[in-house]
Amino acid sequence: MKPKIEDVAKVAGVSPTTVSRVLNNRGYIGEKTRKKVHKAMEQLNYFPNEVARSLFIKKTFLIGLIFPTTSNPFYGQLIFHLENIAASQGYKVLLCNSQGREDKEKNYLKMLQRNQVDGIIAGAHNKGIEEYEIPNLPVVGVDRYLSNKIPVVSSDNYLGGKQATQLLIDKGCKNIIHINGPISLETPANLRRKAYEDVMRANQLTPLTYEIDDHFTIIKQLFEENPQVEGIFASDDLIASRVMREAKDRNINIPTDLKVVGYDGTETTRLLLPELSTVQQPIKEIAEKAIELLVKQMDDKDDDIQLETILPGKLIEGETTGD
Amino acid sequence: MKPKIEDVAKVAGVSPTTVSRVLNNRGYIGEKTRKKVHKAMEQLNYFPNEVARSLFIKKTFLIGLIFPTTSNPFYGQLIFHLENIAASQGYKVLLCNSQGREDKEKNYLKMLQRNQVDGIIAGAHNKGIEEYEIPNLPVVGVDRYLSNKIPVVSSDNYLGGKQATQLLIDKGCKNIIHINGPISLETPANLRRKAYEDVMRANQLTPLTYEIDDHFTIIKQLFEENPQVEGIFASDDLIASRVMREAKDRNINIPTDLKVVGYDGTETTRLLLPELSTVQQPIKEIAEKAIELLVKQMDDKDDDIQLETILPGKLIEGETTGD
DNA sequence: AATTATATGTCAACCGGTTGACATATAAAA
DNA sequence: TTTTATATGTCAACCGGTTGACATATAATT
Repeated sequence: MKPKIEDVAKVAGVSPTTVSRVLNNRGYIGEKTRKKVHKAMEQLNYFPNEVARSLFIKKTFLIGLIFPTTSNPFYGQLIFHLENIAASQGYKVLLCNSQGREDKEKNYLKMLQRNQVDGIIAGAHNKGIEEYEIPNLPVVGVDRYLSNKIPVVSSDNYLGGKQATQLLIDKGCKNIIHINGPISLETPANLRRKAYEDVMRANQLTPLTYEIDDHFTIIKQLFEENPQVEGIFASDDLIASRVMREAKDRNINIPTDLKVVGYDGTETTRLLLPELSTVQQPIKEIAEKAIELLVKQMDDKDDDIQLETILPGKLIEGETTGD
Repeated sequence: MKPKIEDVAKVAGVSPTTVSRVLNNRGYIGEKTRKKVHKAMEQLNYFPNEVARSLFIKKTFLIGLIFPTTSNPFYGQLIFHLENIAASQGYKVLLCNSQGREDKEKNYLKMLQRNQVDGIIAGAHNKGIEEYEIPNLPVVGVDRYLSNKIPVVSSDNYLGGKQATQLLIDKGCKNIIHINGPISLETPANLRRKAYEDVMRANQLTPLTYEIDDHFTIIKQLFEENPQVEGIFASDDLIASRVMREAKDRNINIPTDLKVVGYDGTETTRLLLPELSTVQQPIKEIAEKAIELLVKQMDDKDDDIQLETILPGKLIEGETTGD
């Protein structure tokens, strides 16, 4: 019922080989013939079957994206750019939301291999680190170290962490606390914490880091245990937002009594919380670089592929750190 | 180089037909043979080629999702749920961000047909309305009327608009303005405006609606042209956020001088702007229903498919409408 | 006139997996 | 002993499209 090449050939009055020649613009083709074939395709509403074609050419033009969720502003924006750039280069994107679960991540990896994807870009939780080392399959990590053979792209987390901490110090804060995710995750974002600690020590100040859990209850605890806190550097904007909310609930004035800096600076955050000082990640550039590295590996040019790409973010000073 | 069934057969010491029988659990299979085959698959790191299989069984288990962007909180969350539910039922998701562009939307439709997807869920801008009426291809619309033959799922926009407007009236507002997107888009969200207008007239109040553009400049204009405005019902939370920001810049106190209600109530918005009163859409339920309707069509049971599904939202009263 | 280029057709193998029909051998049940 | 069930193998066609080799016919160039 669905038209195939044979059907197009019959309607156009040519051979199936000629239709294939027209489809692929290969060999000699007369203009009259070409027009007849295109007209027949339109008339039949014929679409070449990419499944059959992929089987033969051994290429699917599929890229698998494995990230925790599209529901988070950072990942949502990153995935948007990745899909957009991939599509503009003729690739199709298979979306895999791993929800930070190792079992789902592994299942997605298997699914992507069964579906013969041309490459994978991943920025999800990972424990069993070897799963990503698939022979002859290009992989790029975003904000995650997947293997010492897999290129990774991230923002300059150290510099960002440094800038955020330095801003709070420059604004007069001495009692500064950092909130980050679990350090057990192998992510370049851990450098934000490292930078915070280094800058604090360089200024003869005592670093103190809280590890966030899923329910932000640690924030209440932070305020209870440190009523004298003057500055908070949160390792992402959602955490920063909860900090601000908790502070408001406790009648702590921002920025007079407490200064806050976040991280990510996504479009959504900048729209919903424009007053937040933050380190804005170069999300579009990260996406561009990730696709570039992936395509480079696909083209079998992985001799000179740089393993780590660090792209600079931008410190945005908002009202939450004072004027 | 990549192992195929023949290779697995050789290592296991059986025939390729037996390997296929094991893969598909079809026909008689001895337990010892089954174990030998599985061991060989593991040893060779063999993954069945779903491309070859799809060609034969004429099913790809692919679902195409066409939405404007993953970068928007509502779409990001909706796409997250859609992918999650699809994956749990063995489907794979092809992500298509149309960015509200008709040309991209059409290209994605073609791409999805070429790639033999089993179905499409779309919630994007649409003009050329016939493109979605593809013979024998299940399609479901979310928040978009795609055709009078294609089922659509949405929240109860009318009730939500009614609740939002009524809340502002109940809080004492008489001068209430509504901000919505372009009415030329065929979307059930237009019912939010209809409800606003109906409720205003039912209360002997004069409705006034502003159509948002891409740059929110209309919001400045709204305040300039209506300095006496007391309540604003924005048809999504991002617009509401900008309204609040503009009010703050003009030293208009929320909620004392101006009450604001938004729409969507996504996780991200609730986290970044918890004080906002909003009508929360049942995003997860919308996703569940959309997948259910799509799978129903795939199973060729579209005799009794309901064409319109309206799911109730929930009015959340926050601080932006007073106590 | 001879040679080369253009245009289209025929044929068959291939891409990897599925599957039905039928064959053969062994084991279990009647 | 006969019949039925279990287990595995062989074979080939199919899914839709690609493509090279070669054939035939016509047109253009030398």
